Amino acid sequence: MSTEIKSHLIDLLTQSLARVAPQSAASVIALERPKQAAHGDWACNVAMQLAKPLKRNPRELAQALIAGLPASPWLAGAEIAGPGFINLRLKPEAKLDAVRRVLAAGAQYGRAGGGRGRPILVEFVSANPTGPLHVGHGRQAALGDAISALLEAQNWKVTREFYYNDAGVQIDNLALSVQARAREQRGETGNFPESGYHGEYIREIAADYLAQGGDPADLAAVRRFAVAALRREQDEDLKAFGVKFDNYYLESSLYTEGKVEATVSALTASGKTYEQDGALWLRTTDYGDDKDRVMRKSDGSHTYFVPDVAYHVTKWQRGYTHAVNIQGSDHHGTVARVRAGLQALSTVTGVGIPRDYPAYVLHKMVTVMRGGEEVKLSKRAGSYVTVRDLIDEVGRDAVRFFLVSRKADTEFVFDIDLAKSQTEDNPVYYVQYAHARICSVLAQAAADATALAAAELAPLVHPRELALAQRLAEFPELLAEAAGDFAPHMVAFYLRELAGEFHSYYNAERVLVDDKSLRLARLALILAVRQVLQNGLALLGVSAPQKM
RNA sequence: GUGCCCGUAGCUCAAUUGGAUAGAGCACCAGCCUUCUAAGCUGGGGGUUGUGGGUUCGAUCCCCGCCGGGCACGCCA
Repeated sequence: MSTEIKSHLIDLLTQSLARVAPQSAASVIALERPKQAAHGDWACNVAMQLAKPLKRNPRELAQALIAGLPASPWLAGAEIAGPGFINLRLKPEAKLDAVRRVLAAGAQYGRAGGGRGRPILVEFVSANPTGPLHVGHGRQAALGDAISALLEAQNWKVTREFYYNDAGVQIDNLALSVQARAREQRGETGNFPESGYHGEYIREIAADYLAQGGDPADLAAVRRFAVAALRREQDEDLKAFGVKFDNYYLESSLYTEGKVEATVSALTASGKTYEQDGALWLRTTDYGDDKDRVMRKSDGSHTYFVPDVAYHVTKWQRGYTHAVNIQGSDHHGTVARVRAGLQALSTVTGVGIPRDYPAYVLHKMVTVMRGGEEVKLSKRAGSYVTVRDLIDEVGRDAVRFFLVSRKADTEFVFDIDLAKSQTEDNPVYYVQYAHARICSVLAQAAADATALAAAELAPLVHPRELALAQRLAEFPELLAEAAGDFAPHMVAFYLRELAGEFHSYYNAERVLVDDKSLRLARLALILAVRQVLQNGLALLGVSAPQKM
């Protein structure tokens, strides 16, 4: 394994360090991959870090460490460089070993066991059932699904959950909006609410409601109908996007099951609450919030913050000692509140919820551009662009790939023209094209996969071939890091680079050469590249087409 | 005004968590298809990392102050 090679190298350095500087033998030695090929395959900065405590010159120390390295079948050489880096160079066999490992592991290649099968709850989208999903939800769906897949690849037992806000005033608003449209369609006065929902879809729902014999005066029935209709619509949006949830948690159930009241009682018992101006407040400032928060309004109803806390208590109680929430950064204010609420409860129940529970990934807004102009409207939703609009126009693969291709905390400019382009450059097609090209070559070679897995790799001597093998070796490390940082964009960038190196190689060298052993070795290499492209694209929810 | 986030090539973005000469793609210029898919490849120019200090062997990264942008500051969600 590359991790075995890496730990092997660390072991060599550790042994050397024990001889050279016994007093620092316990130091942790880290290896990193240098940016420049001239700096070898692995680099170590331990000499610079220990120079000060040992009061030795870093270059001199590095030289001593190199001299003290035991012999190794993998290591081709070690050099001192720059201010005191130790650059390690691997033998070709050590690099090519990655190809064999990829072919042996197949779809499992890159997976690791860091999660140890522990449960983790990933909450995302969590849209109100008041309209079709917008592009912000799309970013969240793409991020959440990819993060979930990354965690699964590290052996976490992931539950994808959608928190359904079906209890608040926004639902009342929805019901009133639909009711007004229904009345209008009957030629009556609608009394459309001040802060109602104006989208065309409201009229459609009203018409459907009337068509199946609904009575506009029955607000509860209108409400049920509208919520069901929008829930169905959002499900279809998600289905079109290829995102599946394991569980939908209904906010309304927190009320019907008494969990909201229970949370209020528990918080009151915590001694962290007080009455003021006829309302019940929680001293969230004791836990880092910038002001205290109202739990129960003077009219007796609760603020949304209480069911939010109650909901997160259920996450913990359901056994999810790890949880990630993916949310728009416009909701960042809730982070401190929810955590404060959980901490206050923790003091009562003694359950010991960690201070940083749950973890958050906050993403910024998405701006959609077409022809250099910002697109703000959709036909059905009116005031915003829907995920469906985007999928219909540029395709699911492009939308998913694009939306995870940037760090979550940067504002996102979604260029429709770029996403649609099939003749210019488009990162999605670039990666998929590499996959399709390999499929084509393999089909012509009619090669047997098991034979290739056993192929002799020694004929692979070109720098491009060794570089490709090295790139494949990095994949497991990359996935572990991307999962740890909840950062699927790293996978997108990796795939872009891997595809780029493959395309270069493809143009420079012919795979189907007459020399049989070379041909087999090259087929094995590109088969391994194809496998990693597939594995990576699968994590992002993007297809890997055989033909393009 | 207060809090959080962001600021990197003309544009869109990376940068191995403090490492070596800050990298890709687009756009621009010049080349490559009678050989495995040209949705591809090769080469070229392009930077005071918003700015001023500080911390140290070393800062795009950490600390402080400014400038600019976004979001949030409700007994709304």
